[in-house]
Amino acid sequence: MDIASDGNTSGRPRRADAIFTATLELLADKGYEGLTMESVAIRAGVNKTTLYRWWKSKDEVLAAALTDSELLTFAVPDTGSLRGDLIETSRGIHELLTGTATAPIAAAVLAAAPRRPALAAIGRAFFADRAEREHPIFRRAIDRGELPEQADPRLMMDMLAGAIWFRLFLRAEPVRDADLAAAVDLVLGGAATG
Amino acid sequence: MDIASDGNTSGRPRRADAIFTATLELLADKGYEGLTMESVAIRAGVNKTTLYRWWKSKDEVLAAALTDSELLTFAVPDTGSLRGDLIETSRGIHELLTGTATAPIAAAVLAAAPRRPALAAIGRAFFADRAEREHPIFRRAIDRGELPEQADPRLMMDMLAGAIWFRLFLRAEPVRDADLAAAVDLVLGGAATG
Amino acid sequence: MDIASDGNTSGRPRRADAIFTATLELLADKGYEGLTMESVAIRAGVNKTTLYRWWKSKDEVLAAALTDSELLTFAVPDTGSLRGDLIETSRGIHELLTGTATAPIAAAVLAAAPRRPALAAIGRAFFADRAEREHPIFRRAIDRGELPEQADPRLMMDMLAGAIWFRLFLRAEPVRDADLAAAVDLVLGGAATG
Amino acid sequence: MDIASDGNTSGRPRRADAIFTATLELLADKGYEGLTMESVAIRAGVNKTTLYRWWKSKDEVLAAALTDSELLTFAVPDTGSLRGDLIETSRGIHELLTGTATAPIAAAVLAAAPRRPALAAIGRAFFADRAEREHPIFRRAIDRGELPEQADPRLMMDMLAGAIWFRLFLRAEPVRDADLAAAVDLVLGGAATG
DNA sequence: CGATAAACGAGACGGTACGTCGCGTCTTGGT
DNA sequence: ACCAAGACGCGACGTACCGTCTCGTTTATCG
Repeated sequence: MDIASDGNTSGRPRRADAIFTATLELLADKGYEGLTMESVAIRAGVNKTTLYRWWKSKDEVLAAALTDSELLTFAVPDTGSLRGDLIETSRGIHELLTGTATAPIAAAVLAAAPRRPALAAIGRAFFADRAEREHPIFRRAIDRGELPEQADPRLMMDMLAGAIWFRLFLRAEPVRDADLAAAVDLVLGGAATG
Repeated sequence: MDIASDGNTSGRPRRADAIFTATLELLADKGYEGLTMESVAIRAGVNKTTLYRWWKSKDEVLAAALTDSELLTFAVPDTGSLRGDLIETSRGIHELLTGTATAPIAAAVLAAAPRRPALAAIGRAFFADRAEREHPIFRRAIDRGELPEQADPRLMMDMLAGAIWFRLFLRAEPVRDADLAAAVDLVLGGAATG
Repeated sequence: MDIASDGNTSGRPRRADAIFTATLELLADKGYEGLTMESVAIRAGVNKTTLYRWWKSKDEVLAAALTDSELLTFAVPDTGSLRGDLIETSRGIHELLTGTATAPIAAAVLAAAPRRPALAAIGRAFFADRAEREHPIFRRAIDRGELPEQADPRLMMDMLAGAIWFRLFLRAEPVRDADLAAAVDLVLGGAATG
Repeated sequence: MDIASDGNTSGRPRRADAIFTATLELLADKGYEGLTMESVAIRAGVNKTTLYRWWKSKDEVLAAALTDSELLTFAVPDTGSLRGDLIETSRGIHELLTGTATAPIAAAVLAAAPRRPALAAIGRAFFADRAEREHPIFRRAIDRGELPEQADPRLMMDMLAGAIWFRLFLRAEPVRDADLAAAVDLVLGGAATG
């Protein structure tokens, strides 16, 4: 006498959880290419047809799985100084890009870039959300007088995140805490003399 | 045992040019996914076997095609000031990421990140080469007193390139000249007050 | 317990007519293979479940639709001579096998042969009924002295119907009135000399 | 130094025999509907792709299998009399339609009628070939004076074959030797009195 | 100038996954 | 009592590329 016995009141397949779990596990195990509708269906104990009934493509399944998961959550630091907050935030980004659970996801989403709308949208949504939540960091910094009113937090974050990604994935070099600090210092103090 | 016996002096298939052209055209037309060994073979008027005889995977074909091509060349500016040089360089990067001919390549290479060694290597080589060639920009800046001796050019470039990529592909927003200038100014002057 | 309370007095679904109409239309349009439970349900504005509640298979639906329809009715001729009656009857069979409305039905039913009991039963019933109704033709012929008492009407009809079917469907040749007459003459007069 | 080592000189797949065997066995076992490309491929130890490489549809596979096989061969009798030859021929037809090996084939081919060109063509070819080979029966009968010159052997055979088919598949009744003889007698002597 | 050996064209093949279709079953709620 | 809605498992469809294989044919230098 409950609302539904189908589990399907909410516009998701009955076994959505199994599907999402299977999806993320396979992504972690086999990478984006090894993530096939076929294998997701098998691992989730669900018929392929069911996947296609709900999502058009593997990207959409993956996007749904990510949206549903907690993997892309993060904490917004408050260390008392802008520099500390930015280093902490950079560390979080670094963790996201390298942690065993999240690295394959990040790689897939970042690689999704222009040809895979569903996944790219996930990336955009994630970063838009981040920006929103990171706002207090900059608000506080301005209040403290560490940043001028007209500072551009988004550009600062783009640079930090972009630099970390660049170093990790394009240069294929490790990124250490000192590197994060150097990056933050560059963003804050600039490279130019004087 | 000198020049070889086959006319194939340089360790490349006879119709290498046709293959490389086909590869790059298909990449431009259909994107990385639409670039298949099958289609390259057909378009190049070559048998699939020939492709596999020379390269292990589509990535290797693509890597060879890129290495062979002029598409990834770029000019190193000398405008008289570090700021001008960096803006000009950023503009070059932006062009590379958005130009009709190069955007699909860039997207493919950048997406190649961790799971596609052959392509990622192309990316690394390209950026290592860039760094090498961009060195004079920073040398001159130090000579002019615009940069301190201990400045970290690589980090500066990582930030600029990373920020542009981030804005274009993750935020899916256009990048204008003013944005490039703002980025350069941030790298040079820093965000912090005073 | 007289008329019932549901309008469903006769053991047929409420929208039986719509179902039967849809069934026969689809059969005519798409042929037997194109006739699917799915499409019948949609066209009849009925849920698939309803179909399965009443019939086990598409054959049974089709059988019911045919039984319900007037398509398989026919007139028994009385031309005054056995030859005339048989020619007329053959013409009716020919019409049944080739008419736009009936040909697909006939093809389906005739093809149903051994593996599709429900449909084959329709065929059997139809021909048993025919035999019954055609009886007077032969009765009259015997009375007129055109046929001996011990003639085998069923064999005669099997031959005529079989020959028409054979010519139409196996030889894929048209059957003209002259052919029908020739067939009747052969059945009546035999091929042998003298 | 032979012509080909591929076995594929003759425009047939390497494992054609296995495929044909599998096809006919499955047809016999499961009937026409149970005969799937998938199952043929598995039973023949061949990939589905290979089937589709050579034939467009299951009908074409089946047609090829039948053409290749000996199942549809038959003997032309010569008993010394037309009646004897026709009875013998009818017996052959009956055997074809009821024998364990051939009945499913016959059912499939006969049911193929209008919607399945490939199979229907097999039927037509078979009967055209039959007609050709049965010709001597009638030639001899004319020579013996049993048949007039202008007799229509094809119509006679259509009637005999059609009647047998009709009785077996539409009336679902057995056909005995006496029935065959009666049919032949009807064709030869006619039903009419005098 | 002809032998030789690498490179190549042709194309069949087994294989994995794709995305789709229709089947027949089931549950729930509404009338 | 019926049935509309619709999720689901299932089996098969026909297709696209993959990467491998065998075989006969260039081709172009080297002896």
